Amino acid sequence: MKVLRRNGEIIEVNFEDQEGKKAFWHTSAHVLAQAVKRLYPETKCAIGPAIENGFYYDFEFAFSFSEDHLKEVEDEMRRIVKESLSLQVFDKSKEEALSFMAEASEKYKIELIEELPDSEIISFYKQGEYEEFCAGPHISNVCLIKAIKLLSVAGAYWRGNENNSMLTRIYGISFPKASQLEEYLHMVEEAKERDHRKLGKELGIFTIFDEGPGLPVFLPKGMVLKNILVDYWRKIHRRDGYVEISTPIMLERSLWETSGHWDFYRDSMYSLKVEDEDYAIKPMSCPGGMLVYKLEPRSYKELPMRIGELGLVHRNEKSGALHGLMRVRSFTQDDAHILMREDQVMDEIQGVMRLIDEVYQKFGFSYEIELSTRPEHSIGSDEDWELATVALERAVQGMGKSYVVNEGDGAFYGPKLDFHLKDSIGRTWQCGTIQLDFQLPQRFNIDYIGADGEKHRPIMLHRVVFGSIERFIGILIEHYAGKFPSWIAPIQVKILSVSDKYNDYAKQVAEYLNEKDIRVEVDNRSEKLGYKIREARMDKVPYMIIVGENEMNNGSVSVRQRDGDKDNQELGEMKIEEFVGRISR
RNA sequence: GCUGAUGUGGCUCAGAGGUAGAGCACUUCCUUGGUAAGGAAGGGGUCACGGGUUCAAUUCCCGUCAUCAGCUCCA
Repeated sequence: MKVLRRNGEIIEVNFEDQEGKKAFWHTSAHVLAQAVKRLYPETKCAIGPAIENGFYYDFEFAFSFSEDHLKEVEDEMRRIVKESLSLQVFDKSKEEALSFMAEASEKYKIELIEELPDSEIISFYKQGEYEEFCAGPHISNVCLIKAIKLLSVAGAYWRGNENNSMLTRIYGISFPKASQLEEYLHMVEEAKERDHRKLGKELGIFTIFDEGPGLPVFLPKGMVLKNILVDYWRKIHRRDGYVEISTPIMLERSLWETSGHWDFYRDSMYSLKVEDEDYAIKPMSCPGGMLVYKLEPRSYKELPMRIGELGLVHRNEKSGALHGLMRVRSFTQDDAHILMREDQVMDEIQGVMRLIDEVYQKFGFSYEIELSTRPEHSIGSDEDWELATVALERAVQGMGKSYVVNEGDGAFYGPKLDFHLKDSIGRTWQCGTIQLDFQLPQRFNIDYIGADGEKHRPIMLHRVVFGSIERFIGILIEHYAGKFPSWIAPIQVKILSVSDKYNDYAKQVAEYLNEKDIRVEVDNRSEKLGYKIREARMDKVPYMIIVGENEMNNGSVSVRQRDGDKDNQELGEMKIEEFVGRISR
């Protein structure tokens, strides 16, 4: 595949290469724009880049463009491809570029060009009658695009700013071979099967009522899962020297004014007035932690003090942002606040990083780290921010982890390290976070007595490992496609009786397993074995025990194991004690 | 919040300007069956909600709510 660079150079690349894919999809975006201009000449073009999977183009249509129009555009794109137009690149001066776009009355292009320095030489790419200013690179001929699919239509703000007008974005994907498109679409279908909203419903894990958008409801099986995660969390935190507290879900508004939340986030806070007293429901748990710290004078010897809290917080997220368990208005943060001396900062950050790594590895997650720096709306001195940011940076570097910097995305009180996990279709979600905070200790005026007998201000670290238990469960469901490892599976064993005659024996087996703390369910309906097996498999239960004539006479059980993603595996007949030994917990 | 789409029994979905259908699930009966669906009968829906057009609206129009995709936002 040949790629035409901005300087006129032609190089040979593969579609699979980064540059190849990018050029291929970028050219596809141009073909999309060309098709749109042919069909609807009065349309204004904005931008159309290649993205991770495919491409998009933003347009301003003179009419309301909907998904029904996609077919028409797609067909026009195919016609263009058949014309085998080759791509050409040439330069224009800024003045020439502006007058070209003025003639075409492309106001968005003009806006972009006007921002370039006057002396800038502007490259244009052209295929057939379609010409646009573009840095490239592009593939050499549109005929290389053998398979095209326009995927969706969505709104997008011009330049990503919600104060600007909303454009119509068309998403698409294309490939050099038809088979690759089929493969891709198949993959997307498979990913949809893993969607935690679908599986969460099918597996009885959670639901969300129409009466409470964004307020998830845990069903019995989901509650089991949540409690297992909480037990695990408590175990590793106890080991790492954390204590646990629980603070009220709402406190007087004045507290949130002190903490700064009221100033910064009141729009996202639920508040209420009862008998002339103003309250606010907590959007996070930190102030509670501060108040607990403040209860008594603290000595430097007590530090670091690691105060954990599984806090149920509420945030009034915008309706359009809600998404299953991933983005909700009510969730449980596995929060902890570490109050520490300056000389303890590095150890504490790295300690939390190790804890997060341990937990994510246990579930087999790969994750990405982001360092988020000072946002526009924030509190505190530049020096404090600098100090905190550098401390986080050094800590990650010291751990030998790679990270990307996310400029201006920090919390209002401090910079943070975010740990992102991917869902089934590759969207990333922030789960763990470590945030350094010099501000809240100041605002709440907390201190400790140092070795010198003087008062010192501790530094605070906010951190979560799961992030939100709800979101984490959502990720878990998608990661395992609902086939949870046995230790977190809500039901670990399903006992299936071959017929009613063996129901009593099935019950005996269940009681035995129950005593061994194994989560078990009995299916003693008058259905055929095949039917029961089918249902147990759809429930994605890790182990099935089948009991009939043979098992009852031998005091044994026949076991089937769900084996990861693979088809299930028969383990055969064995003594029940042997089974207990084999089940992984 | 914004743009577009969607909303029909518990679930998945079909349907049409003349007051609704399938499969699965559920109930009952027959069957007591050994590794992914045994058979038969039956019950269940104010077609999201509120207006409007019409002789007639679940179907067409408007609004509201919720959901989905994306954008914006995300302490």
